[in-house]
Amino acid sequence: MHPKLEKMLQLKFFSREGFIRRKCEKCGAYFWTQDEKQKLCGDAPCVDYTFIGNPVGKKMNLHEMREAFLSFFERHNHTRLKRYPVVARWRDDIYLTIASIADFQPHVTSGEVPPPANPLAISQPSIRLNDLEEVGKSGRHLTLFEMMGHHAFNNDEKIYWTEETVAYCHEFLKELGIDAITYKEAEWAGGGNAGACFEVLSHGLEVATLVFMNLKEDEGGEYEVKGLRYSEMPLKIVDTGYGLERLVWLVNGSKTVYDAIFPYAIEKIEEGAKEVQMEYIYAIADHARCLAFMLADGIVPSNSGAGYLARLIIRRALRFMSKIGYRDGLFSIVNEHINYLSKDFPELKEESKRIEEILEIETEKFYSAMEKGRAMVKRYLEKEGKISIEKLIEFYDSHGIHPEIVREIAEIDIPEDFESMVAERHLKTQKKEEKMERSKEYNIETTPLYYDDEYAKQFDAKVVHIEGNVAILDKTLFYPEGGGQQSDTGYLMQNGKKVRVKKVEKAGKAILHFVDGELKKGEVEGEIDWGRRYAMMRHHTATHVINYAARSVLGSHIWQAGSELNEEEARLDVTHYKRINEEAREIERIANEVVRKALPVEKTFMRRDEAEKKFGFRLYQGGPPKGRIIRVVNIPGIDAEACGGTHVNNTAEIGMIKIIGVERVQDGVERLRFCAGEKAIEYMQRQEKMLREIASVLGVQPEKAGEAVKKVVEERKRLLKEVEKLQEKLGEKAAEEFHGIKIIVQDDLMPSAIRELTKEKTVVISSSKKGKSGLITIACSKDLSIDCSKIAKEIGKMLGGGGGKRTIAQAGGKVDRLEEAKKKAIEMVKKELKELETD
RNA sequence: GGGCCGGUAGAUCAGGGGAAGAUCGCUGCCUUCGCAAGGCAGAGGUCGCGGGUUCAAAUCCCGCCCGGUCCA
Repeated sequence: MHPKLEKMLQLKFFSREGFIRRKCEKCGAYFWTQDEKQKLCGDAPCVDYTFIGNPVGKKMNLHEMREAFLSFFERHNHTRLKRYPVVARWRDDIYLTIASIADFQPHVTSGEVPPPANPLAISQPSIRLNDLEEVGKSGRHLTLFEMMGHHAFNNDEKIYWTEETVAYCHEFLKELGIDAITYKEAEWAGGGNAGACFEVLSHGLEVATLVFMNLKEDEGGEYEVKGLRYSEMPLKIVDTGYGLERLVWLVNGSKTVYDAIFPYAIEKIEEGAKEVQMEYIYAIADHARCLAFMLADGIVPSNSGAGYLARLIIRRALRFMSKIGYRDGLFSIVNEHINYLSKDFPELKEESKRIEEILEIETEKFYSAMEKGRAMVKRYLEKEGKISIEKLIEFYDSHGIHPEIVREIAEIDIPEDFESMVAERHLKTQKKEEKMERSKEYNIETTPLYYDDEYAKQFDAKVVHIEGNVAILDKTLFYPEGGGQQSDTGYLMQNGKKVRVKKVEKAGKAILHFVDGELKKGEVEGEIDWGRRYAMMRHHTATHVINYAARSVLGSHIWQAGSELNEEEARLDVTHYKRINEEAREIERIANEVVRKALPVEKTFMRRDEAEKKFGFRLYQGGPPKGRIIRVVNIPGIDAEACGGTHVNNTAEIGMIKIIGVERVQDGVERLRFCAGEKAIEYMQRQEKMLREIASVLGVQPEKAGEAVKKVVEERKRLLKEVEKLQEKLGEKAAEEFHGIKIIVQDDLMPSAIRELTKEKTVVISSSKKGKSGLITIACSKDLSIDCSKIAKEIGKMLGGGGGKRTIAQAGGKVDRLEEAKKKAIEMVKKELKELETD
């Protein structure tokens, strides 16, 4: 450890309280203890748990412990904060909230944005899937745990630092009656920050980590922590994490953490299980609790993205459930958690109906995948006889068939390092990429004018930089591509010369105009294509309205998963767990209601924390923007989003919204395509025209078109059958008796007719022309020992090529010798038949 | 966001350049007092869509669409 960091940990508090500093005889770590006889650091693996069977301190459950923590810090001037969602909507680097400090990264910890309160205390449900395989097995790993933290952000104002932090911690633990507390010195790093820390241990269990975060990542920094370089930052952050479940475990002294925190769920699973295997029961109980939060916070299971993590947990739980033969559905267990936790997290209960539906759908998907998988393995086994390791990996990787499922069917050995073998398969393919074009950085700042007045069409500016066909101005009205909105087009005028602007892009703080023609540095006038811009403004505001409408029809789990809009149409991808069909009409109806209400569209620049306070994380539909100040587009009472796009001033300007299609982008993500205003009218007119054209071809009223098409298709089918039958009859008539065998020479026979005709003692020769190429088919019934393929090959030489099977063969090629070839084929057939007879 | 696998009858799938198949289900008949089962007969397919290669493509190549799955 860097000496400066180490020095930070030598506290007056320790000398005052009679602690002594020791070096662990096993691992060499320094630690502080009040026990003169203590020789080991008190952490695993140096010492064992000593509290199992010997509970420490006051017995409490989850609720009591959480309350004890939060009220203790409230008493000590901290503000109590509500939990944040387990889906980290405000971050683009992680899907899930992994710690209490994650709530305040990156903008609070960087100093850009003030914390919501200072100091503060929170109990943050956090999800970590790193040690997924250990859950249930180890007795201590959980997918979801609550990290209780008291945080202080010392900037200009000093709140508190090392001394107070440890004193608070010690006093709190003492109040719980927890003894034998050891403070182990260590380093901590994560999320671009680092610092020194204490691991707080009692009876072999780490119950908290007290981090003093005063470093930020910096390539040239003087500190090195866990392989990366850091330098000091002005902000000093107290980042503490107390494991709620760990503390409850410690004061209960049960065999595992699971027994301490959700005995009700374990009991329920045990009751419903055919075979009691605690490892699986624990894992199911854990996964179910994790799912309650994930699904309540709006994760929609999917085959990619954050949703995959939910599916992963669901499928593990289902697999374990079938292992122990649990008779009820997964929701029965999730619901136990919801009921137990709703006292502290009432929001879980509000979502329980949807959670149940999602789990039902996911369960069905899982079982159908399993059934398909089993059948596939069985078929493969029957054919190949054995299953190689590669095949085992392929089964899992491509079809989701877990090796344990394969083992139910075939005798196989599952290699120890199966998971890493799967990972390796992915590594091989990943190496190819890594060719990213880096856009050029310019040291120029263009002032955007398009936010000042979104209705401005013309402007004066100066060209400050020219590079090939790219012009950079000092200011511009041209909106650069971004936020799913395409760039403006238009003209730049200089000295009476008009130059077309084809595309506009942002590069750092500069805005690049891609032009057709030459410009010089200096004064320039600009004009944007207003029709295009206005259509996009309507489409952009319509996108927000559609988002609201979808949310009100489908539920609060609806989040934007992407959007794109241009002059002609817009599309919005939203998270939803099943296909959108009929609901699209209702979404369209509600969206148009918002249009008709003629609501104002407010666009304001706000401080990030204030915007979050006012509108919540719903703001971040298109992902979190960067910076301290964000632009909020708010349609009061409808929808508020952080958005940099151009919008109309009133929803009435949208005119109307027409949904023109619903597609599935991936599992769990639905795409709504729509257009607005003039474009919607144009769309409907095109549709109408198409329908009229169809109707006129059919010779019916447009209302009857559907019915008429149905009739036509059915009629076509019937006629085709009729032709086939007629061809058979025709063939029979054209048959020529030759030595007791029927020879049928008839052109343009359908393959099915040929088949019908060659039932017994028959040879069929049929030619057909298709453009420049022709084809002769020679077929005979099975009871003749003619070799049609030989004949086809022979006459094929005249045409182009030929071949086939003994009873059916074809030869084809140029049309001009078709007739000649046909005659030859007939001759050859007759010759063969003669030979047959003489044999 | 990336990799892998797939799309053939109502369902599950085989075939993998030269007549579109199996099993289950469906319809009718036989057998039965009736049902189940069995026997016989039959209906059901733009082989996902669009290009290309070829004398010939469900099959080979390319693009798209749809689905599954694993990983970040």
